[in-house]
Amino acid sequence: MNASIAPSRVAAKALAWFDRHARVLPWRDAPDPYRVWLSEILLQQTTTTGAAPYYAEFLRRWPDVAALAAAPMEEVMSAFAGLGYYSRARNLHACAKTIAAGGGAFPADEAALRALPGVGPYTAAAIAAIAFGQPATPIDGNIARIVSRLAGFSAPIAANRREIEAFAKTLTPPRRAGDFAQSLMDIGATICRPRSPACATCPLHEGCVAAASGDPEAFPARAQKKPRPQKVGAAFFAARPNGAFLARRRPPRGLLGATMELPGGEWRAGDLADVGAQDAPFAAAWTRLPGRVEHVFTHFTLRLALFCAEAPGAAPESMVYVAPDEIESAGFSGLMRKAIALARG
DNA sequence: AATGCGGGGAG
DNA sequence: CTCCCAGCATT
Repeated sequence: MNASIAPSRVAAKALAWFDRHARVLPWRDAPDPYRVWLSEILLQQTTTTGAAPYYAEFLRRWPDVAALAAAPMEEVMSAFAGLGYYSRARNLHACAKTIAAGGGAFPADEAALRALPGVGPYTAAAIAAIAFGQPATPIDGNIARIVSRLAGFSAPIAANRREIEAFAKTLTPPRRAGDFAQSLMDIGATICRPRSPACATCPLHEGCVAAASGDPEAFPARAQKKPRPQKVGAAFFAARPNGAFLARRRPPRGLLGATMELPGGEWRAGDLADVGAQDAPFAAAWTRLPGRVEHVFTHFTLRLALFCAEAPGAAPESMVYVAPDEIESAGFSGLMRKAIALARG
């Protein structure tokens, strides 16, 4: 631990800054545990601007945890569609049912929160601190980066998890721990950014090892990146003359779990030119569209060939018809929305 | 400790 | 193009 840093001064400075410069965010209007929990789930690996409209829509449709617990899973998936990391949606619903079954009140204890589906170390600490005023220490990407820079940890964050947590706990004030955590997240988002940090305007500049080094951006080092393989696949757009087309729900786990999709075969390595209609859901006069869909996932890039044909009058087993005005609410992923848009011209 | 898991915005 | 976002679950 670096003795040149005074932990108690960090919290005081950060809170004073927060009182003047806090970001205005929709989930900060009330310390309701349901709202705090909902916002934290939506914000996992998601920007504030990306999560905000989803938060508003969730709150409009399900004002409290009992309402969310009573909703069908399909509606929760629809409300989540487009945001990504869809295991959050299933866990959100499961957690709501757990809370509602237990009387509707969220536990205030960090360990009990941690046991809820979709609630990990960060989210449990965040809810405990923000919603219940406990002196917990949530550590998100922003806070890990700020702590690394304050203490001068140059290794990648993953290599210093223990040290970062220990240091962050020494900074956490006994009161206003929730505001303190949010102050660090705001500072991390607007000042202590991953690239080109604005140290001159940072309230924590004094005593920061990274700022004193002259190259704060080097703290912490980036993790080693991995190559992103290419995969190819086919999607089949079988439409009726009225515009309705066949779709199905993906398995509840794994990639795009429980979202809706156009039928198609397994995605595999290879060339898109070799992708044919052999995976078609039924025999038809399939026409291959000239365009293609490109989509970047975390671990691979997908190129999708699209085939169109006239659909039968009745939907085959395990498929449903989706009307054009139902596309937005049906629960399609971002990838499938792109494919559908291309197929519809 | 490593890996799988979306989508979008910024540089 | 790369990086990274108010991480979690699984192995």
